[in-house]
Amino acid sequence: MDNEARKLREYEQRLRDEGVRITRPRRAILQILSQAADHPDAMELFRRALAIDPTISLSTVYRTMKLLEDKGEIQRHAFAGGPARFEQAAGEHHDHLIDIDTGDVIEFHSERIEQLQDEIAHRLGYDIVHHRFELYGCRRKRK
Amino acid sequence: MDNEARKLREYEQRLRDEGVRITRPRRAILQILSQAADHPDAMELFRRALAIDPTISLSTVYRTMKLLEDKGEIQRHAFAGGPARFEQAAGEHHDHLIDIDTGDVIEFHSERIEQLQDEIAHRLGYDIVHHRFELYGCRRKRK
DNA sequence: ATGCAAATGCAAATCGTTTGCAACTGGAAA
DNA sequence: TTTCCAGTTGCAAACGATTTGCATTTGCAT
Repeated sequence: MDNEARKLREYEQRLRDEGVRITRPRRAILQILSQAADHPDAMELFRRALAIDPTISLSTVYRTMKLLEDKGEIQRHAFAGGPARFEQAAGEHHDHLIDIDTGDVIEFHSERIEQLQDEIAHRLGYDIVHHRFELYGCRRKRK
Repeated sequence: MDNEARKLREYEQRLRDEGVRITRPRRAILQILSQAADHPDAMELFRRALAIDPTISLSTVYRTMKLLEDKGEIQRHAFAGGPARFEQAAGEHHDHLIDIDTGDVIEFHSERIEQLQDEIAHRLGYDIVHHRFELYGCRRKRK
């Protein structure tokens, strides 16, 4: 089964429906996103995109990521001390654990934490618009 | 009681003990920090410092904040979409709620959340080095 | 007082990201 | 299927936050 090709077609369809033009560079980026399992930054996306469309420019990568973010197709994360990194928006909410040594990102979700957030915000008299919850750590050494 | 003057003297003493030279610009910045109740960024610190020492430069502000961070006297926070903001390290650990409309920072602490973090990291096989937990919201409108 | 490593101000460099602009291109309409 | 033009592109220059090189001062131990 070609899951990635399906994803790509769905991306294009949803965007077309919103009146977004599917251009050559955009198709290249959508293709990359539909096969990405990690959290690449703009430069990495640019590198991967060059392999598909050698005429693409870094500014177009940035412009396209902005567009996709606005359309809700991707999420942008600004982890500590590095460039923004992106991931497909599909899937339910999760937070991130960043491996300090490798830069790897592990996703996790805790309903308890979500509840606590709401509780805290409510107690302080605020409505949460969004939050950032990131753990930075290293793989526990076996003892 | 002159709490701020005392804080200033303590800052200087601790730094001297670590072999740090107390220069004019550094004294100005320490003075500002000891009276700051908010979370100013470098430019704001620079502005306030100019009032005390009109010859101070922005690079010295940055260099001093780096120094103070290394010495554990202050903490640096990179809230979403803005310059780094600083606060005195004194006091126990807390997280932040950022008022989206005003930029105000409210501090809070939840032992439950700290526990949950450790639990999650442990389950994923990681040791937490540090974390970032920020709520972004706006004041709840009275209904 | 003296000496010198450490700290400073300035300007230029850096990094990630955005923008102005002239040239190009989807894709709707004819 | 060709025409058309607003939307999109690549490029280079601009950007904001922060860092750095360097020649000049300045703490502060002697």
